[in-house]
Amino acid sequence: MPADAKPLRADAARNRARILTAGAQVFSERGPAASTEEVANRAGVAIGTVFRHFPTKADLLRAIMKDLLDRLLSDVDGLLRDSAPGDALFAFFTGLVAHAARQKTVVDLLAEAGSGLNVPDAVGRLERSVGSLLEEAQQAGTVRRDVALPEVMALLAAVCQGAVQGGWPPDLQTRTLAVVFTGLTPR
Amino acid sequence: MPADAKPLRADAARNRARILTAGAQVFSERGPAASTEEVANRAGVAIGTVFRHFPTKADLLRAIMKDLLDRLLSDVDGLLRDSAPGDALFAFFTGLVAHAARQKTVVDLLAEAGSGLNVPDAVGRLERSVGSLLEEAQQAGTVRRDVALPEVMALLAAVCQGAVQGGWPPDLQTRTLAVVFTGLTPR
DNA sequence: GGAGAACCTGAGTCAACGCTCATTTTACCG
DNA sequence: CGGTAAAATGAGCGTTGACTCAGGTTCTCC
Repeated sequence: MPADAKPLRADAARNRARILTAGAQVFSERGPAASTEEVANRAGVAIGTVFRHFPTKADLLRAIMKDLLDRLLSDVDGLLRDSAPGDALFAFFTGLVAHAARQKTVVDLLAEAGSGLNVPDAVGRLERSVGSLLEEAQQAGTVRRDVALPEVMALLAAVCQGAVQGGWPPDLQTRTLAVVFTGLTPR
Repeated sequence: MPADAKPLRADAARNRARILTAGAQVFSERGPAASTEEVANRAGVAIGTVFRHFPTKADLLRAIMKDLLDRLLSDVDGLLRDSAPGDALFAFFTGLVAHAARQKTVVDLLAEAGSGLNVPDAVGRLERSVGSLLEEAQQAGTVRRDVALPEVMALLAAVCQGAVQGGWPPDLQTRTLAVVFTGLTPR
């Protein structure tokens, strides 16, 4: 990893940031099919500027998702530090679903294969983090020992997907998660 | 419901059927973004013919989904008749997920809101059918009494979504469903 | 078998979108 | 300041995909 090759000019850095946040908004609302021009408009720059920073629409999406991923991973760290031992996994799960219900981009991240992009090792990094949450929960006796990482990741992705596409209201989110959590808890 | 207004000419009926099955294939493989022209090619007709039968791409998608829905509902009837009492819900659940993993269209049906179409009362009809499965399962003591229809529908949609987007292999499907079923079963 | 309506065909229209590039503007350094 | 390279601009290109329509083909019914 070459530490960010060249320092950007002041205006360039500002515009890059604007494009990134505008893109996060637009793609969250309209899905990944939203046009690059709309991102440019919302960012208050010309289309050419967007393409100068991200030569391809896919590059733009990748960059946005990488930001999102970094934020999620630091959430996991915070949760491991702050939650009651064993509850961190459930807290992360709940938080991610609530977040996804408003930020479609989360779903695209989890569905990487579907979206055709590939954020460098996104699933790998997320998997490792969720893995540590799972392990901690199992050691604390909050989660059954015979469930493994793949199905936890699968459920995470599935429930986020569902929450987004179906526009679940908060109470449906909690009721659905209750079933899943019951399924994960030892009897 | 005006009983199919006018009888189609022989060739028209044949082409309509061809377009419908070709469309089901194409949209299953490539997703709803696949081009209408590809459907026409696979059906062996000209584009104009597709648009004569379905004035809009959305109309075509709706028609395909209605077909699919009808088949699913008759599956439910069969299951209610043939399965061990109380197991029909689980059987339908498992079958639908396996089906979805190969037929993306199932997902679009469940995600109706997301796809922007609306098959006439699709969710309503499916909900009523799954509702009877649920009620039967609860009466048989196979499913907890404090879970309600909305979260069951939500889980159904979510797991199907996940299975499609993530391309879950069969064993991951069963392991994931195991967690969900445990969550639904009384302790 | 023949008239006429229903149907099929496929080149073509139009709009949307990803992306380019010649020109102009702006930040930075001495 | 003035010079220069980095950055921004936005009209425009090429492509793709939904949809149309004038003209040819096929079914149907007497």
